[in-house]
Amino acid sequence: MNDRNEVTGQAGASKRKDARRNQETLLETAAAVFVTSGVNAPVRDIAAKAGVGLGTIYRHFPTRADLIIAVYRHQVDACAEAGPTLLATSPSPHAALGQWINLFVDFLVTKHGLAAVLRSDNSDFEALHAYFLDRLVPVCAELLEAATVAGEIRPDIDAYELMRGVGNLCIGADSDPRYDARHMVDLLIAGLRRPHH
Amino acid sequence: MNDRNEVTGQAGASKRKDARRNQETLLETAAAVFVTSGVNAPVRDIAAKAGVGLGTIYRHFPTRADLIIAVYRHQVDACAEAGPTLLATSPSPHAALGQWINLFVDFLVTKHGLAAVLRSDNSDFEALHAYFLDRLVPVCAELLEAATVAGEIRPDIDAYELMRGVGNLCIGADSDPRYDARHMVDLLIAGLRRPHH
DNA sequence: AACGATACGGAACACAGTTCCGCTTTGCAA
DNA sequence: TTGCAAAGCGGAACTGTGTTCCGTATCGTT
Repeated sequence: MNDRNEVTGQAGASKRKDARRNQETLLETAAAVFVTSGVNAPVRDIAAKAGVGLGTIYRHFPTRADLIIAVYRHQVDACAEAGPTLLATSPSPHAALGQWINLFVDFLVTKHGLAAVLRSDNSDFEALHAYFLDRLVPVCAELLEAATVAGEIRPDIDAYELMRGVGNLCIGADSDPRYDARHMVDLLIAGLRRPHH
Repeated sequence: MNDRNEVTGQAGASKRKDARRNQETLLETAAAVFVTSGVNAPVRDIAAKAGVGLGTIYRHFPTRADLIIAVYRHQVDACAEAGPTLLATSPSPHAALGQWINLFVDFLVTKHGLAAVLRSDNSDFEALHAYFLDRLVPVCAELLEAATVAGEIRPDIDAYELMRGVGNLCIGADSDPRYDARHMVDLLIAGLRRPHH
């Protein structure tokens, strides 16, 4: 019903047929290139592989960040939606939180360079930041709240900060065999626990 | 007695007078520019502010990373040397570890963009990585070992991984008022504690 | 003073993102 | 079917940044 076509992507039903097809091709090609060459693959490479000109790619996705958002939108949404589900099906809020964070970490770690670009201070990626955070922070906050109410974790944890921290820990997790982001994230989550006794 | 002049910097006593003076000027200027414009300031800016040509800067510091190393070398060394001291003067190894990590975090957080560049997957910065890690990982390992022996922390913590994790958590700590790296690092360090029962 | 080694400056190159605009294709309407 | 304005396309060109190269200037030694 909604066929918007803003920066955040998504093919609508309102544009010319060839334009729609190009957008789809671009999305698929970009996804493929991101897998093999990482999220920082040159725009030219993607354009070339997709068989379109640079102008085309920039018309559909005004900036690299928009392309990245479009490519990963579904997965981010899926992660966000998994939050409430996990909360409902897990034995405890803390367990749900842990599993959800694992989901997020798995996502980030498998996308070469995504975590790094998420943290890039380059203002071009502001839209990327915003999308991830808008979508995931509320979910994280919900899980955190539940765990806090259940008395399982310290009460002073900020969802935004935690997402940032977890995202940061995932930077460079690929491309460095000696660094296991999951391990560090586990430690961080362990640190969330209320000092008990 | 040692007047080496490798990539890692340091004015020796063997070069021409003007060369030595330029190197010193460059170091001072770079330090100043890094403070105001961050570690990613364009090389040209530094050259201009120092009143030298690009060739000069590149002769003295073959790559940006070398310049950064040279500028922060003293501080990194100081941090490394503080490790044993803290271990000797702190009430417990775990306390020493915490203080030492704080030192490191304070250092990183006050250098705009340093943490990010430390983690940049750009191979140009390999030398930077290497220097930081070579210098700090052994110290961290020593503190970790002491804390482990004292039974204060989990036994399976790798110094390299921990340094990486802490460094990562510091990325973007400046330029984002909502994110407090120190807070996240504290959580991580708390997560190190041996789960007691 | 002369001269070779050393160092200097900055033009030029490589490479990335992004903009711009003349040309092509599409789809509607006559 | 044909004509044509709007929509879309391609890629040359521009910007900004790291880095290289080399003709020229400076140093310090003889």
